[in-house]
Amino acid sequence: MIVKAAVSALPFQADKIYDYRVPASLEASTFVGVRIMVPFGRGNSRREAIVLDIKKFSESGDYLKLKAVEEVLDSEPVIGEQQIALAKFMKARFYCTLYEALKAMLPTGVWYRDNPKRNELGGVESVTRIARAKAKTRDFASLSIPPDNAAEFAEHTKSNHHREIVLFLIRAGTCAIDEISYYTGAKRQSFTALAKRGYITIEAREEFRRPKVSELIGETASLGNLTPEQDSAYRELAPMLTSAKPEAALIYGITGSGKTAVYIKLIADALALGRGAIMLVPEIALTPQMTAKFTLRFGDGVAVLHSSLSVGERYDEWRRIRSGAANVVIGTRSAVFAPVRDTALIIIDEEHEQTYVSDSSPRYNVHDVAKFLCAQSGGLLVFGSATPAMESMYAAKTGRYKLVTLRSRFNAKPLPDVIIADMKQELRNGNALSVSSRLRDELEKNISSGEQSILFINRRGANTIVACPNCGKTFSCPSCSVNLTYHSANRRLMCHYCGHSRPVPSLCPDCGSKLKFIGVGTQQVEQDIHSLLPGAATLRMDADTITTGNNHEVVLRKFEAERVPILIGTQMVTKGLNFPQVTLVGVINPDNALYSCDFRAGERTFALITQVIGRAGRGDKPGRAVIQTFTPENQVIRLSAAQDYERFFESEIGLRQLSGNPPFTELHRIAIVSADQQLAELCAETVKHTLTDSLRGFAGVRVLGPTQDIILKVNNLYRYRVFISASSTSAQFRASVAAVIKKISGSAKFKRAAVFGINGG
DNA sequence: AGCACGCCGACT
DNA sequence: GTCGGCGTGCTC
Repeated sequence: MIVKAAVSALPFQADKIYDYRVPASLEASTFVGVRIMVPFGRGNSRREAIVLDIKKFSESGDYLKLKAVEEVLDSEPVIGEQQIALAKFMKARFYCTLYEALKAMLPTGVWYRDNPKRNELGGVESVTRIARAKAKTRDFASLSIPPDNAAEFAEHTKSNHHREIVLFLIRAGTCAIDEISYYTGAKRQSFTALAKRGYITIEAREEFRRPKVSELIGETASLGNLTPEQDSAYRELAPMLTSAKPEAALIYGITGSGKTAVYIKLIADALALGRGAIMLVPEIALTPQMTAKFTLRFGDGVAVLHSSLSVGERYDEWRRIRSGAANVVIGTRSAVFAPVRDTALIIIDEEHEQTYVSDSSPRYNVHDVAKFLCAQSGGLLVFGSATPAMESMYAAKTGRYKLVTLRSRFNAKPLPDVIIADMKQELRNGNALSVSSRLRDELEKNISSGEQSILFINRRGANTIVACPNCGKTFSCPSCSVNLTYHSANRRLMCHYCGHSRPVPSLCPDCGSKLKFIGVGTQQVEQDIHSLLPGAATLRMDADTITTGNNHEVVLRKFEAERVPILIGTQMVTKGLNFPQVTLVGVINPDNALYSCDFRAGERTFALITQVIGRAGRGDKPGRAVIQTFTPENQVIRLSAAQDYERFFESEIGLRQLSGNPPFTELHRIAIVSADQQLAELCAETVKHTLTDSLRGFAGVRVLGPTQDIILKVNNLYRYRVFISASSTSAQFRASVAAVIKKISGSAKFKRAAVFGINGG
């Protein structure tokens, strides 16, 4: 017997499927999808591998030349056939190794930790593997004799405990031992004695640790009937569930239009077909309401997967899904890999969110993975957003996705009135604070009427730096080409890229002047509010105030319960909150998102402002929003203030077409990294030329660059990039790109440089 | 990547 | 002579 296996810890250029011989002693325990230990390389180092395929005989005939599998690690497969196909797809699409792709599909709980046993001299004697998470079991007892006989036994036995246990079991049937003990006071030994004498049987059953699902906060659960509009959306989508071919749809529904109600109805249909569903959300910690709604509707059939679960909880949820006990999964990015038995439906809520693209290896994006999975299982793929990604809306408008629109807000609430505050004018009027006079006035109105307000600060690209106003000194990271940013939690200057930190000097080390803190942070805004509106109570929600003991929910509950007038927060206040008393939102600084050099900047800013505005006026009272900007004439600002996605889309899609950006082209990025800047530059040039040469045969391909990365140096590594823009890509195209990466990163000349491909630019 | 092999210079 | 520097090439 021969296995074809994906071997761990391989660089991209050495990654392929390796063959191993299975010794007769292991044949019976070797299955597709189990993990094995194999010798690898000249030194035969022991590596973990995953069996992808089993062959009876050698194809080439040199069976005995193959190295042998040393050990089988799993008693049953941890990876299914469909996941193996997915891993192959991911390797081709995302330029990752097979093993990386497979590993991303498994919860950490299934992995092992090596536990070396050492002798007196400290040498390693043997290594035992310890599972990261173990299945939790609970002992259950049941009668092993007919109830009549049991009743007779209970009458005659002299032991009170024995009698009570047996009577309990006659009434209750099978029951957990600790529960029977609780009611009868019987000890473990009574059960063992009864089992030994053949009256009862004790059986260990697996128990699953379940993550806690919070109660619904804010808006009460609205699981009732669909509005006519929701119902017609549902009716358009429902037939696609049973269609023979895989289909995709985009629900474009303005904030507050109740997309969740439509999702729930579709999921119920998928379950009625005896199939499963996966529902993906950008960040589950911020949407406890969604999880609560799902649990309320589908009970234990729901599994929840996200990063803040413990290893054990995650492992158990994964096992519940794999066993078929749970067939609705709600979770973040990696939940797309959940081993749902027969997926009829994958929903990607807030599909435009960046969190659906993994930024570390394997660099997959959920849209592509979900498309592949739905194509395989004949499932329906549903994207939902109030501000769809340009790619998604373009696909919908050109007929590749079915477009379903929800135009009215739930309970016919009007969209908030939007006020644009011109910050240039504020400066001219002598107001240099982070809060405009217009926003101040609106806040004051809200405070006096007892209504609540939320202020949003865009932290992305707006970090506080420390500078000397006299000599201009700033503090930069010794290993990266960035300024250090100030963190109030530890009162240190920190590098976001490598983690380097240093204390803030009290005075400028060069000229002795007093240092100035530059940049808008939540604290700055809070201070400005207190000077403009003395005595106004505020609550901050940002990375500094959110800790393990004081999580989002604690802060939000406080905001709601104590009716704190003003909540000041970063990105985390923009998502999914429904507080009826919030009638005013302020967007402090949307501009810095707009003027980054990314071609998606406009799209992101539009989505961000729309999200924030949507938080206002969810209750009975109408809402207002104030957008502060230095460029009130900017098209993106104006269209987002008008909440006019359609016009934004039309103008943005025109730009994309002119500039040759997605969705009109597909973008691939090749990253080149080296500690030696000249080598990195040379390598990047070589990548560019080799790509230009080998992609010559493909039409509509441009190789762009090389350019320095936005942050040139991170952790003392210099970073360059080459872009490929292609009007369409094929398997051969991707294979050619992969071949160039392999060739260059495998060459001796560029041994000290790393080259890797990233799909999607 | 991680390891061994091999071909050079500096040392007992 | 031979120890170990790193450049080279392969991994079932």
